[in-house]
Amino acid sequence: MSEQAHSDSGTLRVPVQLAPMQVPKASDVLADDLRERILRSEFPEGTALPPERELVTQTGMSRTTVREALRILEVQGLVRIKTGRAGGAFVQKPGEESIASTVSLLIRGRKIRMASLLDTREAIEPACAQLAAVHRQDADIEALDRANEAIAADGSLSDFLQANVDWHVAVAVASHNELLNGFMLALSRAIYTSTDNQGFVDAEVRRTTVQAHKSITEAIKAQDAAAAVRRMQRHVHAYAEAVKEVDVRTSIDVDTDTDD
Amino acid sequence: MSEQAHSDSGTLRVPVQLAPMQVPKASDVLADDLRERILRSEFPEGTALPPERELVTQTGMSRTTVREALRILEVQGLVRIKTGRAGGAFVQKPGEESIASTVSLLIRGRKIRMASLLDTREAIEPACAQLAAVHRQDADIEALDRANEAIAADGSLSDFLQANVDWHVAVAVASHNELLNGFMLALSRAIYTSTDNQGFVDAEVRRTTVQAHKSITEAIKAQDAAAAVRRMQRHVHAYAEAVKEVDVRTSIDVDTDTDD
DNA sequence: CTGATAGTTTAGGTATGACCAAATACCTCA
DNA sequence: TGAGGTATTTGGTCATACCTAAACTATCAG
Repeated sequence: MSEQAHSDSGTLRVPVQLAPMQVPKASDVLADDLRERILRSEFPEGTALPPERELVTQTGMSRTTVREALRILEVQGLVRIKTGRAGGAFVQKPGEESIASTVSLLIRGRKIRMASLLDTREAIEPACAQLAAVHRQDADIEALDRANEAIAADGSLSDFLQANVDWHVAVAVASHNELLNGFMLALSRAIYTSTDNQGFVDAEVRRTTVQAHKSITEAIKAQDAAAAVRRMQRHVHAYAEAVKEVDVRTSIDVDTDTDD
Repeated sequence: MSEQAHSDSGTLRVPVQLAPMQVPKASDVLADDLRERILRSEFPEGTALPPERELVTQTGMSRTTVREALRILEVQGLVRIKTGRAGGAFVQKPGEESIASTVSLLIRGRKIRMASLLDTREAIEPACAQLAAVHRQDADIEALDRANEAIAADGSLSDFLQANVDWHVAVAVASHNELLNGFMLALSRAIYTSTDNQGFVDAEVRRTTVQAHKSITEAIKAQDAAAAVRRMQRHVHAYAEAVKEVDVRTSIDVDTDTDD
């Protein structure tokens, strides 16, 4: 009672205590709702959400708001928006793509060094090889062999690098672990785009790479998990060492230039 | 010449060949441009982009379009938008958060099984421990010790699980590898939210966990990378086995119920 | 009957303009 | 000088109109 206040007009004022509250944005509310429903598989993949104008009448929100909500879901990879008649927002499951692009942003935004990328790959890829040896299907083996042939072919440097990425991604796919798959896709791309400047890929390196890939593929084919892990470890470690070596050489070159 | 057509009015028609061209959306164009500039560090972190109405005059686009572009960047974690005077779109580097949320979407959207999550953790976390042993700072050790104390405290189940997550995340942080850190943050959360239903965490499990964490922390503290890897491998593998065991028990229980 | 062509319809994309709400800056007055 | 009210800036929402893309449809020539 001692805390109660009275107005002059005699109205009884009860001291209401309110926590600071956050008013969510309307578009976020709608986006959250739709996201939740999509993730609950309330709409099967491929079905179209109601058209924007329909959502407007259903929700009582403005078209601007509805559109922002849909844009959010689109960026998050939960819907794909098509224009034109029979267009609309089509539900889709987020794929490895979305992880890969997010990781790319992180790598570029944080200026993550090549050494860290290689560390991460050394951490993840042997595990991919192990799981691949356990879970590999016939189709996976074919993909690996195909990538190996492309690598062995005497193509341009960028052809080689692309085929190299394909093989590594194929290993991740063969693991049949979608998370590792997404991680490796992101990593491979980042390493790929950071590598094409570094000219340490000579004929010798290519020969060694082909050899290593073949022996790892064999282990996966034979479902020899232990060997797959060991060989992959050696392979990616050797690659990392080679890159570091080039870095050192480049630094020295730069220093020499400066001394001139 | 043989392919040229003539109109009756005498106009010369040259058979122009055009490739199918894609007209990008205006909002994407603006978003791409701003994203590129942000990633190039053209705007230092924390600076505000011009206000929406200013961007409208600068770009000649409508405010709707400008806002959609900003919304895209916001979802991608490249800007943080604040309302009110002195508000606006503030440039920020994408953090582990953005990876974690993307991974969460993938996990939920694809209904990835607990077993896969645990596989992935078995792949990544030993590597985190290894790098942590190499790169750990004093502050990291303190964080680990603090998380350990919270785990040892006799709290509720959810307290225990939360402290458990904190410790694992602390290991990832101690690795000072932002990518692994992001991956582990995402994984830990996913495993955490999938675990709180499973009631296999009894006093015995908690005691074992505390013990394992302590010994791993010791190895990291002593910068004994090999021991850190080995112990972490055993720890997460044991945890995975325990979960699988519970799964089997649960299945049997269900079957038994059905037999009733 | 067929096939190209020109409408028609549906859906998203963009442009304006107005007003609301939040957060800060600023100014006034005790 | 400090507390409190006011003004201003900036994002959030709404309403409306019109443009553009894509698919369906009707139509007309051959």
